[in-house]
Amino acid sequence: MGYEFGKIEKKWQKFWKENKTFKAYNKSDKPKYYVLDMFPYPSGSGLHVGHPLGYIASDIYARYKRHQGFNVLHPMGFDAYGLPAEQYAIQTGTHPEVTTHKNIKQYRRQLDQIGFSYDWDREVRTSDPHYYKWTQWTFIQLFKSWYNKDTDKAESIEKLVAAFEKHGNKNINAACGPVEPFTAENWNSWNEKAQQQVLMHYRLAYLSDTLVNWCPALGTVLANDEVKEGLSERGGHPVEKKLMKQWSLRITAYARRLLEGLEKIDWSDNLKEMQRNWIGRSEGAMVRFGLSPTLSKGEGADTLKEYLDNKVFHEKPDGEVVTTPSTVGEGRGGAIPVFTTRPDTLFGATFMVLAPEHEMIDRIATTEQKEEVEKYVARAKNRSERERMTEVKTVTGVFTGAYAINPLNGENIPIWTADYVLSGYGTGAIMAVPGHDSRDFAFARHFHLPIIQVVTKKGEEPTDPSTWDDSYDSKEGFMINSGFLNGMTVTEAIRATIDKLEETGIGYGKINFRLRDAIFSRQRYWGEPFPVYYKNGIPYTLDESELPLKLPPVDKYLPTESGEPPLARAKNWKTKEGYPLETNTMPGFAGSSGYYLRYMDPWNDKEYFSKEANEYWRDVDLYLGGDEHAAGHLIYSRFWNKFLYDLGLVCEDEPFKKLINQGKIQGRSNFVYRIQGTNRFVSYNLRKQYQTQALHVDINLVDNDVLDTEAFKKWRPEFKDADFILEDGKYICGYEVEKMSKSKLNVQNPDELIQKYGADTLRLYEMFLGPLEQDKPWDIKGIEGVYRFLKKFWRLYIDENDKLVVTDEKATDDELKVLHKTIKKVRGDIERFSFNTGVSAFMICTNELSDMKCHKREVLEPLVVLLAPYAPHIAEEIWETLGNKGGISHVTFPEHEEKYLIEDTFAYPVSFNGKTRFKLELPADMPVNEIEKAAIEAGEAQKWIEGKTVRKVIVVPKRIINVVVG
RNA sequence: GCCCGAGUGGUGGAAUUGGUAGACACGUUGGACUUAAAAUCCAAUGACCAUUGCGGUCGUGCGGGUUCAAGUCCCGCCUCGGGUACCA
Repeated sequence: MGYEFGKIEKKWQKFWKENKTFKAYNKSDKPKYYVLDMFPYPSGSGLHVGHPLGYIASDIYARYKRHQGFNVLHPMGFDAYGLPAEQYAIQTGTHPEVTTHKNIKQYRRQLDQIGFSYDWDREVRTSDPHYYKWTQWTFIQLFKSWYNKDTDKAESIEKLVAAFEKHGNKNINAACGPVEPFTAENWNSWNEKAQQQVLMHYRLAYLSDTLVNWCPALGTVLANDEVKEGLSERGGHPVEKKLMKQWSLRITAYARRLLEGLEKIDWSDNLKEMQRNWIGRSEGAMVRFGLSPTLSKGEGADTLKEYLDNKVFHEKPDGEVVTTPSTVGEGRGGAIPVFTTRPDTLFGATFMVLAPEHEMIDRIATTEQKEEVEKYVARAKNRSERERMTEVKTVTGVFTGAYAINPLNGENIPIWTADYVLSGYGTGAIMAVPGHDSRDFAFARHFHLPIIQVVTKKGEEPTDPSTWDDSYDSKEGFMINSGFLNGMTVTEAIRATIDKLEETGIGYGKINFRLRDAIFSRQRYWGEPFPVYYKNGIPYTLDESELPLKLPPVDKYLPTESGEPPLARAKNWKTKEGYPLETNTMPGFAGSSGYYLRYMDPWNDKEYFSKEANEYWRDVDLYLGGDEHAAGHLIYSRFWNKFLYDLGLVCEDEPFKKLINQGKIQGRSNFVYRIQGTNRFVSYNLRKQYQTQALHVDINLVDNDVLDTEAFKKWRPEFKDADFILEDGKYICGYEVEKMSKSKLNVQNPDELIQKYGADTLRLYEMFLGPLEQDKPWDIKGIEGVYRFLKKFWRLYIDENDKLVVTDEKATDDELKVLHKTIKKVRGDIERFSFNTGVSAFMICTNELSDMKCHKREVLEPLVVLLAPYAPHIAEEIWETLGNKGGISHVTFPEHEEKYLIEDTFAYPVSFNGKTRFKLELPADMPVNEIEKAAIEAGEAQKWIEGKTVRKVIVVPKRIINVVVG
């Protein structure tokens, strides 16, 4: 009989379910531990072997923590909203909910057979009204909140209104959009609509005009991904940038806290670095460049003053409101604000560049330049940011005809527009310092604009910029050609310039963030409806008692003919008072931003989660998921959590204490080589002799790169009569490592492997494949090895007649040493998430105990507990066979005892000039000077010392001896 | 382009703090057991040179450097993977 994994695994999965072995209790005397997996999107193709990689690792850890006496919360759920189900609905008319349900069922079945220790009673699904009620609820709270920079937290909008009624916005220091200063009298005199418009600039969830990729032919907005060279990926239709009213979340208000929060969480350095870059803090200055009155004759120039009065930045990050008269810069048209990280180089600013999207371009462009500018803008606008950033080699741009005044030296500098300046960063306008910025340098060279050197390194003479190949590195050095800054260091000059700017009202020091507010509207069907209705065109949120606002049925999942989102097709999509409801839906990250909180108290229909539940579980102790979420989900959830923290709903301001990113499992594709124009296939190593075409072949028809030719013929009708040119009687396939995907026929479904080897083997093998955090190709070849290991492990306990062979005989020191060495190693490996080396430690241990023919309970009983987190089914079965009752899951994890591991000797590798030559066994506690002596006097040493002088002997106790000769 | 990561035998990988490179496993080859197969067990297996034995040289993507000692640290490259804000 032997090891019957099929029977064992079913038996114990049933046992766990019936006994609620993995139930997490919201009240417990045990310490809590929260292990979370990033929940999956249930795709139609089911689970492939890449998905469970992280789940297995976290399951091992969760089980390990249970063995240590923790009350472990280890939940699972589904990120159920997503585009694939919607696409499928568009194509087939099947409601995405139907598809999603079906897929979840499939996922659940597949997850269950791997033996995860989830508490399924806590499952959440983002598309379930019981769940998304709280997503909508959070949105309402965001809508009703603003960010007070003085208290540094979100506060209720009612308090803000009360302040406006008393004092206007004079004393309000908020993270907000562009608002003019106003008084209490102003505020009280405005009607509802005007007041709401002002409030919108303060709300944390707000409506504003946002540029989107609009595809008129598809009637929809596209992701940057879906746009290739200005055309839609699907269908190749033209795509244009269009302003659209969209909901956004004011995540930028939290930029500083999101950045500083990284200091106190245990995430990998690279991931934190990615988030830091994403948030993108930079220190610098906001500088206002006046328009030259004599040289700027754009048609719209006269209307600029009014425009700028509203747009010019009034706030300073440290809270002080700077009232800058918009006449600064002397131009009749006011000024263009520019953010620069290098205000010290202002004297080197020889031109200005505006992003093609910049709102002022068509106003300042002169009549002569207008046509050219418009042409350029039209073209540049429709290129994606990605393209614009990538193609740095081709310099393009157009002169607008207008001039700005360099505020420090009064020089007129030309204003250009070029697509290397992006509208989304800073103010969408830059002062170009070609002497010290390589992109500006390339631009100036190309268009023959002046280049001035304003920084020179210590001890270097300034040189003629016309002789340069690139801009001059100016991170440090001294200022030259810079008026009052001359002779200062870069650091001094930055400070002095900012002081000057603030003194004269030309500008001010500013900390800028690259982070943008999160656009929260999607023109899709399959997402959470916004709890928002419109009255006289003004958005209001529904009363909380009306939640959840359920997703309505529609006749088609497409936008309407007039380009409105699919929800506009819903009948009676209005409130009971008759006001129209919002037709956009929320994006994918809405539901995933707070799901970890709902797991704490998923049955609560009065609250998101109870205070008690939150105070018990607090935060996620270990979070596992892919690093592709580094800049998306992991920022949004941190923001979501901080907001709820400000409201006093959650007690920890960082949600994920420790985070591990598992690598991706790549596919390993196999290829057959068809001789062109025939139905003959030539084996891999002979293919060069023919003109061949490589075709993907289903990896299920291939074993160890050898093709099953008969199965191949039956695979597809077109190959029925295929014939083969073999090598050594076999057809060898080629292979390549690629993404695991259906189209490449390299998807490995775990079901078949579980059928053949069992879940415990699959679990061990996925861990054995390599380090958790690293990407690695899937290769079926090694699975036999771990399967053999489990069978061998089984035989330590049970013989071929299914009889227990474990004895109560006293274990020897050597046997105990093997056990305790393994305990130490396995524990250490789990603690540092090195599961691959953990598996190999079990293999080594099993090999050694087999060689010793050890069948002693004293060794084997602790050993099976040690294995339980990795291979829980076999461990349960053996544990029971050993005579134990009640399951293994909560049995105390063994601890090693140092006394069994002490060695009296150490075999020193002796090297000469760094090359290892022989080994020398010496007492472990031998003093260093004696070791040196022993090494030089050793018989084997003479050969290497002969004719040379021993210059030095380096001894690292219990490591190495190195003799330096020469 | 920018940001992050990775490159070690035929293959997946090990080497935890600068200290014996290749643990463990796959594959391959040879052998034992068997009528045979499966299963199991034993041995060899980085490359090259030498081979009667002792052995020797090279070797962790490439080029430099630091050090008694570098897969590991530093500088400069190359290749591949991920992210780049509406895929999840």
